Amino acid sequence: MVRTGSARRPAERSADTRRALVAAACDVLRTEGFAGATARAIAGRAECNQGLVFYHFGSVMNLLLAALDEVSARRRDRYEAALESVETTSELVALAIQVFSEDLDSGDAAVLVEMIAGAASTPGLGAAVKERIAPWNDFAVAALESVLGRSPILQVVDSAEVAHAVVALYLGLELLSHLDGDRAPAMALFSQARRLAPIVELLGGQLKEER
Amino acid sequence: MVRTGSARRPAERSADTRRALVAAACDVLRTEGFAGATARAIAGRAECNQGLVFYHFGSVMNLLLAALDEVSARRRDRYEAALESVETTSELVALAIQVFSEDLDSGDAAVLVEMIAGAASTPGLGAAVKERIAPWNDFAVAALESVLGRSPILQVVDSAEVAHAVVALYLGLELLSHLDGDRAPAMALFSQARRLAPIVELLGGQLKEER
DNA sequence: ACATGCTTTGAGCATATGCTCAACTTACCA
DNA sequence: TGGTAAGTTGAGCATATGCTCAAAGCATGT
Repeated sequence: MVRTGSARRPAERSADTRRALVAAACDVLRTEGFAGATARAIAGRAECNQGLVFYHFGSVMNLLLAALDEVSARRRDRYEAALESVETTSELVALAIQVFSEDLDSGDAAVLVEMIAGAASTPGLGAAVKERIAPWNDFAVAALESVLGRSPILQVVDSAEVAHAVVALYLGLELLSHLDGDRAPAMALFSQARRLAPIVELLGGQLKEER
Repeated sequence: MVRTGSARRPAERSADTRRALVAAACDVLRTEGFAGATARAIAGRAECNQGLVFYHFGSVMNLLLAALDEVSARRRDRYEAALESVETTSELVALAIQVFSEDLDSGDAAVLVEMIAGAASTPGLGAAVKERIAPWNDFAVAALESVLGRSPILQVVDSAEVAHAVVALYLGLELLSHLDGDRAPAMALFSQARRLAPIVELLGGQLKEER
């Protein structure tokens, strides 16, 4: 026999609940924060029993890490798809704005911030979160170097440090937007970044002439 | 009678306990995070009874807000004292580096980050935190405008938005340093900022000539 | 139809937390 | 010296949380 057709097979049910729990974990992390991300709260939002958290993930912490993995994977896909078409600083800024807007809308940035902030209260979680953040930072470095790779601006600043600052700015904007309740300040900043992009390119030429 | 001399009077004992609890709250927020800032944990670090939290502050949340007030006041004092001597962009950058270093060392920045991140899990805490953050942002605006007030760079960017970004960068760096365990990346960024400061001043002139 | 192996359920246990309260200590004053 | 008020203590209550477990539900192979 191949398939019944009407009812879902065990493997599909299992996968569905896992997906629902991970999505609910992201949702609760965004709206209730790390301290509010309990097994019962997550299961309630996924509309399933709280015991399933432990059956499928073993512990609440593992579920939260799975949610972080999901967010990281989604971000990596976005970055990889968009990064190939970037060549100038203006294009890079426009890309960063677009990706960050998507991250804000989807709540992925909030998941990251809450996990980092909450890592302090759970021993061992800090290291786990850290290694899941590393590729993220690597992408920021790659994005910067793909644009600034041959620019004289790299003789003044270090791309790894700038990438670190970009990630920090990203997290800080999310943190503040979470407090303000709306994303207007971040959006206003984006329009400024757009205006500043050609100036940075100009700055590259400026530095070259000075040397 | 004026004073016994050897033993502490009730008012002094009360003030001492309040101070100890507030300091312990900052300490616990920094090392254990918002989720770990419980009445027993804070009282334990202050080496006093947990009931004193509720006798002196009424609730854990009020104690955490008092800790946030303490941190905000300490920051305001640092800023006000240092801001008067600032006139150039380089001096402003040097001042920001100094103040931020102090905030990192004292753990004040961590207190702020944890309170913002934790505000999501407690209804009503968000608004209380927000109004305690506002003066902070105002200071960033004032610092920027005291330097850029007559610079042509303000014709391209808005000082309020730049201040918002500066605060976001500040919070994000603290968040990342909390994860990394050391403050080396932030410090390395500071040296870059120092190198970039004269370039920003140069940029001001550049923009002026272009107009 | 029946047995088998996943998946799901809800009750339940040990522990932790916010907060209360009556009893105790301490400094002050008449 | 005794009384009063402020400050402190530890037990205790109601609730919430992480996690376990025996029982039930369900799709599948024979």
